[in-house]
Amino acid sequence: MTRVVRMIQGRWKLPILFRLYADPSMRTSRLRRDLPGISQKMLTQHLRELESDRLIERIDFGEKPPRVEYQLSEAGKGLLPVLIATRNFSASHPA
Amino acid sequence: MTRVVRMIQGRWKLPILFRLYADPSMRTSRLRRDLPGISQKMLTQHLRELESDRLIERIDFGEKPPRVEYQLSEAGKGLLPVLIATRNFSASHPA
DNA sequence: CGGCATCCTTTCTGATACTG
DNA sequence: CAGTATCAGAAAGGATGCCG
Repeated sequence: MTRVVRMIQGRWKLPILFRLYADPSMRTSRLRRDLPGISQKMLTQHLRELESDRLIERIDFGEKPPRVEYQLSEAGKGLLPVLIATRNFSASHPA
Repeated sequence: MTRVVRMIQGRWKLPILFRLYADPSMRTSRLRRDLPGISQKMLTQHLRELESDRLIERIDFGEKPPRVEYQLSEAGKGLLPVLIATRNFSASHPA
């Protein structure tokens, strides 16, 4: 359990996963636009960590200019119930 | 959503909630014993934060020596689906 | 027993500049 | 566009000592 906690720990981990849950495949720039306030650094860093935790997959189209997309891996999709439960809780929870 | 993310952010937040989910009411000392590695400081600090976020309730029995118990609040119980989903994911996820 | 205060270290995050 | 590198500040966490 501690392991899962660590995997989703980080200011933007869940928000990123949420975006990839709402949109199956997202380009880096779009991901960034959809996460107001995130810095270039944290976006990349978190994406790298999520990737090495096998929760997301990075697809490099090898184009020029660069085009890279991210999506939930099969393992990552196992988190959907967590994401959904979190969203539900959030929705039923006025500040 | 950001708000919920912040509420469960912290090395021991989810582990604490998990313990209170497994055992409806827990004494401080027991909570501490059940969370190997947690420091006195972080336990208290996280409990305070969870309390001010209304996820748990603190019951002071006003005894001497002190006896204090913590439990999930009604609002906190709304997190059960999240906890359960997290546990399931964790269980289905070998390192 | 449960908790507070302090100090210190580690980790995290953001800003900025630069690259292919 | 996507990413790396570096630096500095902020925040998180741990150790210790003390109290009612």
